[in-house]
Amino acid sequence: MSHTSGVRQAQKQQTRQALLDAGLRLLERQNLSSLGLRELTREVGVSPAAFYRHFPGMADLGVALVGESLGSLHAVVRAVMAESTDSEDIIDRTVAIIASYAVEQRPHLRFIARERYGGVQAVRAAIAAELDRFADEVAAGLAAQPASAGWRPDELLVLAQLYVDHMVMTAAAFLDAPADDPTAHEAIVRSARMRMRIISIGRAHWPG
Amino acid sequence: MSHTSGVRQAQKQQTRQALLDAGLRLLERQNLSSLGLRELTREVGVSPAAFYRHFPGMADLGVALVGESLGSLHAVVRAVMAESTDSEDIIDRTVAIIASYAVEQRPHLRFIARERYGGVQAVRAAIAAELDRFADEVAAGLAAQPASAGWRPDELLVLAQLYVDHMVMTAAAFLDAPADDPTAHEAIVRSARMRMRIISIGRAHWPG
DNA sequence: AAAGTCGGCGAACGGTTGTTTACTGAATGA
DNA sequence: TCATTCAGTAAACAACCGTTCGCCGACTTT
Repeated sequence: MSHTSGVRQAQKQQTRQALLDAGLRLLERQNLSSLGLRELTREVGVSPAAFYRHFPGMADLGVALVGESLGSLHAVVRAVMAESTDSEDIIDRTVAIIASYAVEQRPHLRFIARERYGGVQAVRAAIAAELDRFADEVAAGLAAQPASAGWRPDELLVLAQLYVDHMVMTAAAFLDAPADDPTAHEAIVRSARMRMRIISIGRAHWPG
Repeated sequence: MSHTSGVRQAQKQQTRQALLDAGLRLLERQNLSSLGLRELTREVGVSPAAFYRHFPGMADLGVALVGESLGSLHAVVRAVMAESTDSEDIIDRTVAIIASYAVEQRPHLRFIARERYGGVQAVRAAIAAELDRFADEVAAGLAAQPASAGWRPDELLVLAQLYVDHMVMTAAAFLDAPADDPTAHEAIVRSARMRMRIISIGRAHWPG
């Protein structure tokens, strides 16, 4: 039986994390497919060969970054969906969360936006799978609301996907704006709220 | 005074186009920032140095591809907006056009999706500018409709951006699906129509 | 204390990259 | 017809790439 947290494991985990951190830093300005292995190890301060002790290849580093970026969001999504007050409130809260995420986790979100349709198949697949899980969770949350009476499950899923896509789009909009421009920031918040409201109204009056 | 269409010019234009075509072909499987200059000229069958007779650098090739991909769409958008029959009809027609574009212009759309948040600043800016123009055109079209009575211009623009973003998302969904799978194709068409309908209903009942 | 594990290193490998240079030869304009 | 323009070429440049190899030395197990 092996210890899972010896000095050995901890040190290995540490340089693995250093590789991920440095990767995220470098990926703010370039694509995963153009990120060089030597470039990355140089940034961390280890030899090129050391990389292979942690990842078989760059694509795997990318997949690990997807998990790091999106994994922690599932709990947040579920929490927001659970506290179902009126829809106006839920819109404000959702937009606020996306906004704060776009500020605090900027590099992570940038990475996701950039690689969602990027050149690395495995990473694209990982992101798509993660977003599908989000859609499922949102659909489950919607199903629990009274407003969903009369909706078929597949219709609810389409609506959930619409919400998820809209969240991603909003996050991407924050990334386009300069990080320290409160005016642009506020403008995005306002238009995001209006868009969500339009969708909510459409939902309430469905099917016309 | 120089002729604009001598044999000279025509031949130059021809290899320029060959570079663009080969670029688009290679970019189906990779990012612009990882596309090598030599790789490209090898594909075309010219010497590496020849590239510089047509483009200062790869970024400029990318910007030219943006124009080629999105330029021809403006006329289409305007045409659809102009023939404003009932909204159900306009939804069907819009989705159909996106679907046909996704089939016929697959590489172009893939390029746009991939580079919209890609690693090359100039290309990102070119795509953003083009999409903003689309939003302006859609907003102008919406303003001409009776249903837009009582909408402020900035509200109309938000709505137009929502439509444009939705078109882009739908196009991207087609790219995710295999090119020759009619079932998946039809599923995307159906959900795209439903999403557009939700937005239209929300618009009709705005502001609640 | 001895034996084993294993993360990190330095060196070397063949191959590719972007860019510049001086050039050739066909289309061009006087 | 003759001089000029200029798209495309071949060659050379230094720099960089991903990957493999054997080795070392600190941690871990026995």
